[in-house]
Amino acid sequence: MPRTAPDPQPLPMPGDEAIDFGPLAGSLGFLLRLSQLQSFANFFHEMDGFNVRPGEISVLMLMAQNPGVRQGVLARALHIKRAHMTKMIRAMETAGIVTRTVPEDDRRSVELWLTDKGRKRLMAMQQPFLSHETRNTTGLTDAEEAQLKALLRKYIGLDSQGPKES
Amino acid sequence: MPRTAPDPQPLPMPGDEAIDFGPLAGSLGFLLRLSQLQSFANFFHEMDGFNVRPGEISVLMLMAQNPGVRQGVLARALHIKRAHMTKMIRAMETAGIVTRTVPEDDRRSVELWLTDKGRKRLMAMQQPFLSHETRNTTGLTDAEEAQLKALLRKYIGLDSQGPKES
DNA sequence: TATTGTTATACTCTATAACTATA
DNA sequence: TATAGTTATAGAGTATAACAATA
Repeated sequence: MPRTAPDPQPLPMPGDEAIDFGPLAGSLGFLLRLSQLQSFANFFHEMDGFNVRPGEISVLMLMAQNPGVRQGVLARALHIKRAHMTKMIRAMETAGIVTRTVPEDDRRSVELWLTDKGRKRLMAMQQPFLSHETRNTTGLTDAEEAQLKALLRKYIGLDSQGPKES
Repeated sequence: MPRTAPDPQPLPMPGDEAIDFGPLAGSLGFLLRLSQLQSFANFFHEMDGFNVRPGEISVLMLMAQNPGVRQGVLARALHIKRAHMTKMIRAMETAGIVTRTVPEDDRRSVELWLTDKGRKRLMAMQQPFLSHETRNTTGLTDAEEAQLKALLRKYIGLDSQGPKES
């Protein structure tokens, strides 16, 4: 059976029984965990039919943005273990959406390139992916969502990517 | 070997090679994923020696806050599958930190209660857990962290717990 | 019929170590 | 010696379905 996407899941409990989260509601880790579950549920709902997982689309996007990126650099950037990255890339190679080359200056490493097929697949997915990202399935306003992203970027030290107003 | 906690991992890449995250840096799902990894790394660093996982401490805290909570309610609140919750609770029962009772009004269900041992374990863990949550290992100010939590609570619809100013 | 908890199975992701080939 | 990628293995976490007891 081809993976049925779960319903968008409003996440507030069914009328059943209430529960008191207590100090847990103030735990950043707990909030991040539930938020990621919410976000992934939205992802699978929006990307249903593409048979894609969050990990794959992030790899595709980084390969598109950084042609010839080395496999280990990609793994570190996404916090995917090298052993796992090997399997992911191998599967993509088999699927014909990525090619691997060995550079002259360091013949231990592997450079990754999207094929035309890979680029097409990414182009087809990126639109619903980005729309899923911006469409407010929850109660956040656009400003709140932007602020949330900015805070998360700062939390993980990713502000070097942020827009600058020099 | 007793599980060595990883170093706090500053998360900004080692001086190695830079990578352009492109539109991925604007993806809420991606930011949430990296943020959770960061948060969990902090968790394991801070809780090293307690041999506790994020899932267990959240279960302990909710059982303490909601004595006699039914197992299924707990599972739904934490988005843990019932099958998985069964295994977790069984392990805790074996460890002597939780007892299970069958209520009269619905003999299908199971009510959960922390034992004294469970309460002690939670008390011992809660202090470093909450300090890990508030200690700013990253660049967020206290105000920013509070705002981040508020936005996440709104994102997942958990504001019913929030303070109200009637 | 539906629900609660249980059991069993499988799959994904992760963690670790050992191995090679290069450096 | 150290590093990049690979291979193999084991373990968590998760998803699913089938089942018994109860509603």
